[in-house]
Amino acid sequence: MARRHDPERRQRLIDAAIRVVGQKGIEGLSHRTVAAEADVPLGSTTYHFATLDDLMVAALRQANEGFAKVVAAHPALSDPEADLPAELARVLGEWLGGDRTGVELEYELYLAALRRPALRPVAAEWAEGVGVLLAARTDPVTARALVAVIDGICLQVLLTDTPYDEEYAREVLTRLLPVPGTRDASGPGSLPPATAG
Amino acid sequence: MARRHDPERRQRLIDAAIRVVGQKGIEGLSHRTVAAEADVPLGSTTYHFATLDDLMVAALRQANEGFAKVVAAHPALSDPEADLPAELARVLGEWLGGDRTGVELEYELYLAALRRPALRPVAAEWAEGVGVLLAARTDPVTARALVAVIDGICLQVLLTDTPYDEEYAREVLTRLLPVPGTRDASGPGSLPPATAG
DNA sequence: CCTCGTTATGTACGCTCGTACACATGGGAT
DNA sequence: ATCCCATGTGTACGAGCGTACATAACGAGG
Repeated sequence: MARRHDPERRQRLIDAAIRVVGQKGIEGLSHRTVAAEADVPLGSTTYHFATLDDLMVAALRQANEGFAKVVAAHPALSDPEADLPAELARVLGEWLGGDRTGVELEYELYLAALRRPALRPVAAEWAEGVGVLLAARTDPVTARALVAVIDGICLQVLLTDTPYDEEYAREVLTRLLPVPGTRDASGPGSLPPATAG
Repeated sequence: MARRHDPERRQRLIDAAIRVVGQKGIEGLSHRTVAAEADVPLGSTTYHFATLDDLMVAALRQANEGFAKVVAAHPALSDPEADLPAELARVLGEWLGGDRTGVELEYELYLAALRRPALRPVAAEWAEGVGVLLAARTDPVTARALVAVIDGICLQVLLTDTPYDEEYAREVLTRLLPVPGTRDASGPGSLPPATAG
């Protein structure tokens, strides 16, 4: 009854969708659950997002900004003087250490692209976005490699209940840098006692 | 009518489940679709696998053997003399280059562990299995890193429609090896022209 | 041969889902 | 002030789902 003329309805639906995925997983995402979460009638969700894919694309696009924000909060990542692997490892630690819901959500939507072609471009945008950011500090090949290993590390943490090990991440990221840039390196020569599974 | 006393029913249901996931994705997996694919009545699937999780665990466990078989087919991976990164890159190429259905299926079930705790241990088994195999050639930390980057590379290929680049994979894997083992290295010093996004 | 428990089968119940569609409403253009 | 259409609302339909359960067939052990 009341809520006629709600100009932010669409945005609130996206927010609701993100909350739903965060709480029930992507399988729990439906027009109805989103409608309930946003406290709007069912018909409203189908009006603003004709198909579920539309809604997921919008949600994934917005969720992607989560990591971007964490990155943006660390200007050191763009500082050519800073220790890139150490900074990246720290950022990952923050991201994985905080409310894990956000990370799971982002990866869940990200991974959903495996079966949903509609999400594929958005997933690519994410990888490319992080890649571009990192390429500014290294080179395209290294950047892609860093993105790959970041994904891999996050998956290991999320999928196998292994706690995140920042020192391990730093070591692995360091190894990926092209050799000329031995950085200020305290010497990657020998392994840290680190944490092996 | 006919098929009373079918001693391999259970196994055929697992096979059918794998085919279903391969064709329709994990969301298409249901007691009914599996029953149809295996050409058995609905009640039969619920008899052998009370819950869908049971069925998925069995399917994931069997699917995991896919990569293991590819690995086993490359004894060079266990040969201390062989060039590990090159061999790994080649194996990945074979795996990703063949019938992609198998890879997608394996990753789909693997990634499903993100939201299904029941699958978590099986996913961990896989990572650990590959890890142990690689640890025999390097060390635990490096092995975990290799698994991470392998996952990351596969995800990049599967999620962003980027073709697999074996040379790139070889380079990245090489960098991950601990420095003392500069291997026979033709010199990781400079980047290949490679493929950058 | 007969009994009995494991295995197999068919059907039904209650639920959620995507989608369609008819109707209400209110703000901006005229 | 009026009209019109983008926006909002409620309800219904058909389909698929997990699950439960009563019943049938079979093979092993008596």
